[in-house]
Amino acid sequence: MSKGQSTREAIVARAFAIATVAGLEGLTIGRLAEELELSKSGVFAHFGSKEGLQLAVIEEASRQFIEEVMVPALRARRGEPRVRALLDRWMTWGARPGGCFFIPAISELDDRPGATHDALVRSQRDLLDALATAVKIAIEEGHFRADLDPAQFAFDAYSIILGSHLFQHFLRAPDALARTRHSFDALIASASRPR
Amino acid sequence: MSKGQSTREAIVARAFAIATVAGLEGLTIGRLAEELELSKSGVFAHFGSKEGLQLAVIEEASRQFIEEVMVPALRARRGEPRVRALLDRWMTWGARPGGCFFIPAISELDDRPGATHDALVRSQRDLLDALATAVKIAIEEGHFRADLDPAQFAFDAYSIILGSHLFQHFLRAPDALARTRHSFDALIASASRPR
DNA sequence: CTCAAATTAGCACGGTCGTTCTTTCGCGCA
DNA sequence: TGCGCGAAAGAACGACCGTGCTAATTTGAG
Repeated sequence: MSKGQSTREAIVARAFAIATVAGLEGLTIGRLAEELELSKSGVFAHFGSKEGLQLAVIEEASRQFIEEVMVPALRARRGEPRVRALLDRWMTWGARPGGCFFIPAISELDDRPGATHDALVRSQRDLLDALATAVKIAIEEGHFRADLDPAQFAFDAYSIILGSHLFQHFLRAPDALARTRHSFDALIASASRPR
Repeated sequence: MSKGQSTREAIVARAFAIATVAGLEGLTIGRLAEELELSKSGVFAHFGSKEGLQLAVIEEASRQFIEEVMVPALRARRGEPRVRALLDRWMTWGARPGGCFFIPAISELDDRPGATHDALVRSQRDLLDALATAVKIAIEEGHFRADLDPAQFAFDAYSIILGSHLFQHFLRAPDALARTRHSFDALIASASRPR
């Protein structure tokens, strides 16, 4: 790997760490350069623009999310166990220090169109689709009710994750994770075939 | 009312409108002055600091929320109807153009301590308490299960609101409101006494 | 070892931010 | 009518932002 590639990776890694706690707007090139002991222009040259940097960070975040949440979940058995693994890993992801990278980023870019916004939307749509697919498989396997709407399930699960993030990081509620688990259990129970 | 009071009110009203679409950080004194055709220092003098302005905006947002959501809901009959009215009005509040003021503000200030953060936390705790109280009344009235946890209900309801906001404003999903209503109905159904 | 190419530093620019200080304005009261 | 005082304007500040441009340095291939 060339020198440029390796420093670029170091920059992106640090940028992701900063953006996780300070948001995408709080991530500035000057601060990034200072923490890495590089010059501003040295950092800047790797991305060509602030937007380029942001896109690289989003890409990195998606990569890490797939690695830490999606891939392990796919190793679980098809059907309900995989859905449960997905929700579990997702919850763990959001419980890391600084919380979930995506949730504050989404709020920041809510109504600001652009490539950054689009990249973020795409990543979250993909996530929702993956979840809905896992639910669909659980229906096929007979674990979940046949009349269950996978998209509605994904909406509900995402909502709970958002609530979990709010209670943990904003309200600092000590029972946040317990409430999250409770809601997930209720969601899966209501989706399961009546016995 | 003195001249200073009335212009201050005008400033706060405009500031709230800006912050609703641009966030608390996107609300700058310069922009505010320009839109109101005032000088920066003229605006500034009313609040003494940026933080003072932000606090005034949060106060205004809380005032409007109480007026448009809480007060009307309190006019509904005690018990389940009041809970339902609260959720309904809350959903409507978030469906206004620009969406809910609080949700992006919360993300911005997630991990940035200060008076602004505290004021926002207080407002949302109050909201959750009010909702939990309404649920408790519904239990007393016999509408909801006796073993229902009001705080858990509040957590779930807030989660759905967050999901609703995400689907509406970020993903621009046309079925966002329908999904929200569906989730609210399911939540109330699961809270209701089995017949 | 050489030399071109890739990479990083240094510096400056225009712009916006929050904030301070001084000056001017205009309304209500004497 | 004139005065006093709150309200607003105006100019300036230091800091930081993203972004060009050029020069120095480092890297890796021949």
